[in-house]
Formats: sequence, C-alpha cells, structure tokens
Amino acid sequence: MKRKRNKTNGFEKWGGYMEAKKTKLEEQFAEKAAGDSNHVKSQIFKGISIFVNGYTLPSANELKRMMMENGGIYHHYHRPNITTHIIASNLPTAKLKLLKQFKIVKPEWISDSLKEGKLLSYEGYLLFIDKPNQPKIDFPVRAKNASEPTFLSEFYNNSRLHLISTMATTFKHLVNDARKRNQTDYPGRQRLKKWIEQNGVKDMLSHDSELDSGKIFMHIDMDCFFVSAGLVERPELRNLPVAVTHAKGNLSKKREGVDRGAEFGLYVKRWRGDDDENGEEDEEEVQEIRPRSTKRDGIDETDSMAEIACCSYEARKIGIKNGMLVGKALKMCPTLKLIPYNFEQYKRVAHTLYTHIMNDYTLDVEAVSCDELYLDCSHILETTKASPFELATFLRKEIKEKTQCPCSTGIGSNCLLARLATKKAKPDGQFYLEPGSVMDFMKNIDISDIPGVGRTLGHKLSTLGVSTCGELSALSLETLQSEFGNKTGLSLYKHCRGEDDRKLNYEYKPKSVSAEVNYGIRFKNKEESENFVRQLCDEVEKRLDNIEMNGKTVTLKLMIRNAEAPKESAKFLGHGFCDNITKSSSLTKSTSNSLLIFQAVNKILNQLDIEPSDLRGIGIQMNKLENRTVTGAGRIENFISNMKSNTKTNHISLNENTDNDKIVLTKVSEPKSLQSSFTHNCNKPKSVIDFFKPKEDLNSRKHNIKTTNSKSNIPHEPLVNIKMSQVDPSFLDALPTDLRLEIENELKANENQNSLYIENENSSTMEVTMTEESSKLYQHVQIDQMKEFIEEWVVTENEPKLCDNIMVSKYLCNLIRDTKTEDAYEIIRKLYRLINNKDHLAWKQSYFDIVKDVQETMLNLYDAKMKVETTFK
DNA sequence: ATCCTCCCCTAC
DNA sequence: TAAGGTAGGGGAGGAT
Repeated sequence: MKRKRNKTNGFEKWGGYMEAKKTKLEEQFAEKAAGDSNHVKSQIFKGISIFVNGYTLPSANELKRMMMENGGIYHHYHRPNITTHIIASNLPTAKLKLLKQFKIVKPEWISDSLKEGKLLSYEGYLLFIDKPNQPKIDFPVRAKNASEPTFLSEFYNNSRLHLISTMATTFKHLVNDARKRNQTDYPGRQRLKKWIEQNGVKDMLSHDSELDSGKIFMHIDMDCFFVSAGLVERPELRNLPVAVTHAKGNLSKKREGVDRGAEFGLYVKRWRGDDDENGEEDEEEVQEIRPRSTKRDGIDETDSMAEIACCSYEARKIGIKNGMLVGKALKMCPTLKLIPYNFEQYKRVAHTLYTHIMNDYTLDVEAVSCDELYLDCSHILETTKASPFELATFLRKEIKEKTQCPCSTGIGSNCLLARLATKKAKPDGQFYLEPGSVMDFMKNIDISDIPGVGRTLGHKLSTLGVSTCGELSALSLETLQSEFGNKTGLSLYKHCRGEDDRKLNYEYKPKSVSAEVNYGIRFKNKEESENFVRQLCDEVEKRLDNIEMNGKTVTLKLMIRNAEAPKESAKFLGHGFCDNITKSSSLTKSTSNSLLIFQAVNKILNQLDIEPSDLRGIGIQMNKLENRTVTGAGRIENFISNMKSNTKTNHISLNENTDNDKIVLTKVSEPKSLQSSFTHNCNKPKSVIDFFKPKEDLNSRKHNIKTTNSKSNIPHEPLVNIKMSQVDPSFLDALPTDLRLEIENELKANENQNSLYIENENSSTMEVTMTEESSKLYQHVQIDQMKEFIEEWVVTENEPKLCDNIMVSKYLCNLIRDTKTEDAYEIIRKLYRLINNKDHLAWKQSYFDIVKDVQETMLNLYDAKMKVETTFK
C-alpha cells in the first residue's frame, strides 16, 4: 500500500514537471500566435489541437504554421486528454498499438481543409481505416432481453443512467480518498497569483469586503456535458444543434402488441389522479391540473422512442430538452445532429476535471456528479488574495484548456446561491452573486430552480398560484408546513429567501447500495426470472464488497405491467405503464452474501406470487449498511468463510428437497477440471492469489482471519458447517487465544452434523461451486494487469500450475460473458505467442485447455467460435 | 416521541 | 428498435 502511494506521488511529480514544460511551450506558441495576430487568416481549425508524430508531408513545421494561422493549436507533446488529433503518415506497429485509441489522421486532412477553406471531416483521412488484427466474429443480431445471460453487462455498458450514477459515487469516493492524503502544495494557486500580477484584471469588487463576510462557495458545472465531451472529437459539429442519443434517426418499427395512444393515455390519467371515469369534466379544471406536457406528446406510431440524454445550447434554443424523445425532437428540428454516446470520453473529461481541481487548488470539494461540484473557496482566496471573480475566470480558463469543454460557475455565500448563480451564468459563463443583491435576485427565481422542487412539487405550488420565489415568500411557514410537511415546508421557506445553512459534505458514507433494471425485463417463466434475480444479487454483493460493507435489510422493488396496459410497451423493451411494489425484509445479521440476499428476495417474490411474464422491472436494495469489522461476532464468521474457500470441499451443490422446506447442501466430488483450484496449493509466491491480492488482505491473511472473498456475517445458520476434523491444527494455533477458543467451540458444535445446509423456505435448485465464487476474486482485475500477470507467469515459471491455468481460463470466460470478447481475444493471442517460445509440452496443453473453455463459452453465448491459433510451430 | 415499512419524489 | 440507474430525503400511517 505504502509503496504504491510513493510511486504514485513520484509519478505525479514527474507528471507535474512535464505539465509545466508543456505549458511553457504552449505559452510561447500562444504568444507567438498573438504577436503575429495580423497573420491569422481564418478560424478553420478552431477547437482542433494536433500532435505530429514522425515524418510527415507537409512537414511538422508547416503543419504548425497552418494551425497557427487558422485558429488551431499545435502540441509539441502528445497530451492524451487535450490533443484532439494525432497527425501521422505512417506508424510502426508498436506505436500504433500504444496510440490506437486516439484519432490518428493523415496530414492531408490539414492541407486539404485549408485548400477547401473549411474544416473537412477527419473520418476520410484516418490513417487506419480497417483495423488490423481485429477478430471478425459474427454475433447473431437479435434483440436481447433480460432472459439472456449477457444482458445485464450489456445493459450496464450502454446505460447512461447507470453511468452517471456510478460515476457520481466514484467521484465522491475519489474526494474522500484524496482528502486522506496530506497535500500541502497547490500549484494552481501559484499560477493564479502570477496571472493576477500579470493581467491585473480589474475587478469591480474590492477583495477585503467579501473575505470578511464569511464563507464563499463556488459551484462548477460543465455545460451540456455529454455534448461538450462528445464534440472534443467532433469539432466540426460545434455551434450546431446536437443531441446525444442511442437512436440514429426515426427508424422505429411498429411492433405487435403496442398501442402508444392507449399507453400514453394511462400515464396522463394517472398524473391527473382520475380514479373514477365521470367522462364529464370541467375543461378549465383539467387544463389547470394537467401537466404542462408529457414527454410522450408529439410522438407518432413509428417515431423513435429513444431519449435524448443531452443536447447543445443551439438545440435548446429551438425548444429541444434533455430527456425529450428523439421522434419529437426531430420534428422540432429535422437537422438536429444525433451523436452517439462516448462513455470513455465522459470518464476522461470528468476525471481530468476532478484531479485538476484537487491536485492544483483545493481538497475542499463536494462531488455532486461527474460534471458538477461545489468548492469552499476560503483557503484559495485567502492564500492567493484573488477575488472570487478572478478565481472563477482563471479556473474556468484552465478547465477549458485541460478538458476542451466549457463550464459555468456560480459564486455565492452558500451552496444554494452558488448553484442559482451558475444557472444564471450558463452557458460558458460565471456569475458572482453579491451578498447585498440576494433579495432582488431571489424575487424572480423560478420555483422549479429550487433544489427539491420537481414536477410534482412544482405543480402543487402552481395550483397555489406560486411560480416564483417572490410569490413563494409570501406564504407563511405554517402554511407551507401544513401543505408539504415539516421538513419540506421549512426548506421551501428558507430556500425561497436565499437561505441555506447546509455545510459542504466532504465525507462520503454510503447509506444504501442497490441494483435495479427496468429495461428489457421479459421473462417466459419462473426459472428465467429467478436466474436474473440471482444475477442482480451477485451485482449487489459485488458493490457491497467494493466498499467493504454489509447490509442488514433487503428491499425488493418490482415494476409489474398494469392490467390495463397494452401487452407490449411503446418503447422497445421498455417497462411501459406499470404498478410498483416495494417490500423489505430484515436479516438477522448484516451480510453481502449474494446467496443470502437471494434467499430473502426470493422469499418475498414467492409470497407476492407474480406471473413472471408480467414483470417489467426488478430492483434489489440493501439498507442499514454497516462497516465490516474484524472484531466480536464477525470474526468467527470471517474465519468460517475463510475455511469455506480453503477447504478441499470445492464443489457443493444445493439440492432440491421438495418434501420439507430445507435445502440440503451436500458435498459432491469436484470435477476434474476444477481440481485444486484456489486451495492452499496455490499460495506459493508468483501464484495468482499473491499477485492480485490487495495488500491489506495480505496483512489480514497473515492472521488467518480474512480473505478477499470473506463474508463477514452469516445470518441464522452458518452457510457451511466445518467440522473440527477438517481443520489443520496449525491453523488454529496461529490464532489469538480468544478467537481460537471461540472457533473451537463452534467447530465442536458442528461435529455431529453430517451435512452442510442453509435454511430456505422456498424449494429451488441452486448450484454453488466454490471455484466459481472464488473466480469472482478476479473480476475486478484490469485487463492490462492480467496481461502483465500472464507475461510474468509464462516467462518465469517452468511448468504451469493448474490453479493459474484455471484462473486465466475463468477470467477469459468472464470477459466473454461481459461481451469483452475482443479483450479476451487479445489475451489469448498474447498467451499463444508466449507459449510458442516455451519448450515444455505442459504449456501447450495449458493453452489448449484454456482455449477449450473459451470456445465452450463462446458457443454457449454466441453460437460462434473465436478464431484463434490451434497449432504450435 | 421514535421507529419501521412502503411508498413517492428528486437529482444527476 | 434501445439500453427507463441509483442514492438520498421525506411523508403517511402504523407499531412500539
């Protein structure tokens, strides 16, 4: 752990040095460009920054001149997050591999664009049109729903909501972790100081007065994030109406069982709160209560139902909004440019934003989401003597340079005011809300801009004749509280006056963990639905393990097709018009164990007795989270779980027993192919476990208390009963006395039991293989890490160990299941090359064993084999 | 009073 | 075709 940290710091220092050097060169470049401003001929390359790699024609120098004269930027070094295009005429394969994720374009792109007098699409000038060495696998093209095994990962890979949600938690954790390190050096503050000296930006506000008036908060929000990030690689679309969506146009087909009109009618009816069908309605009354518009308005039978995740300001001017359906948006603006998602780019930009601020300015950051955060500026302003306005200007300038994306910032004396200021500043602007002008400012703020006021609350307020904060402030606290409840009433009362005493929240502590899918849920029978629920439980387990916490209550959330709803939803594989149910169950002990969660969930599911084909959405949530402890009651169960993955009882099956309500776990002999995997046979140096095990776990393993895979708490009955006779005595001797006695007692109590069992009221068949469970250990391993391991493994070992073999095999099969087939392919090729150089036959056998497993998985999932080498030279 | 469960709402 | 997740806050109403 420690070593890793030092390494990181060292790297950051080096990175900082390079960064400084780059900036210096760029400054010179900018100065030169500015000095020669009479030579600037056009802005053709505005937003484009190139890095020239190797020999080109026109030469690097000429390309540099072309860029400078026409609004572009020339980078002397490749800067992965900033350089938009790499220019090259040819590249050695090794270098190509290194750079292949970037846009590599022929130099003619620049010269031709110049000739044409406009920016041409770079796509026609890509250096590699067909990517060499890519496997051509014919995947069956059919719609996937949740009954198919690869659905969940494929869905997560394509869900924008999943992405923004997971990114938000990621950055909250990032801030948390960053604040734990001892950072004293903030180079950005020095840059800001220097910049103020040089530019002497004249501020209308004096510096001292605000510093006296308490805290200053800044709210930073990227402008239409997905669009801006997407346009980094598509600068030719800047200043056009652009929208990010899955759809490519109005290509929707009419499907059987769909009745859009009927379905939309049901939504409107529910929103209006109609219970009875009087038919006779006072038209004015309806007008008043009816929602302003629903997102399904203006959609015809064959219009695309895809959602617009984000649209540019040019599109917003036309009336297009985020969340609008593509069909409707295209009617409003037929020239609307639809661009696909680029998840990797969003992650890159967001990461740059956060690390830039935290490394260079302050750790007093509250992460709101991937593109939005609050800063407490007190320390920055104090040390730099900058005014809030200067800080905002400089910070926005740097963020734009680093990310190529615009952002807006608002500054105020509390979070609410900072946020409202940002709204006013957008797009690409900043606004400092002076303490003196708060009253005036608030009067005209729309109530829907107040945090917490959404569709429902906004509508309710509008029926009270309130639409601005000014109007809202006329209502008494009592009125608001009796109308909306105590807390909501009070916060409305304060917020409409610009008051907000909320502190920035730096310490992130999750209160719940959940996994939910309300798309693609179409099951034929109970087996399919149960199978999917199991996968969701696995997902929840994984997320709990990630944060090293356990949950004590399980909540199941279901969406069920409403009786009146058409058989098929208007949106392809959507949930349609549904009834929602949530039901929770308290466990006796907190856990992260997928099986135990499944037990609880399945019990509820069976009680509810819902026709699987009517399910449209399933969610599993864990509440009452607890940190894992290695003390008290938790220890013994940690130990037992440890035993579980260390005993030779590798393969256990849960057999159905329909006569009584118990599921009996019986030991079955392990299949040959799984022999000895993940047992202590493996724990020699260089073996997989030591290679990947996080350092902290090595520590706890020393005390034989915990493994990476440990489940600290097991409710009711232990999942696996281990008998005294199965335990290695030296194992017990190594333990502290108190723990040893505890465990010995437990083991003795188990001595007269001859089967492994868990309670389960619902009879069902489950297969639990310990190897399978253990292989989850490696799910988090990065592909690059795996490649590194494989290289080391093959090069340094004389003969392959079976456990390593199985691990690699499992890892590859998991990749394939995650639809990362191309990564798996690459790893197999690498493996082939390495093994080709080995003399020992056992290595070749290893290769064939692994390929056999892989092909089996491929056939199961895709009805296709992977094209890999089958003979050695 | 305070807690729990089952919602609903909101935000990104 | 399309990828409608996830976490947190809070209210209503009942149990303790």
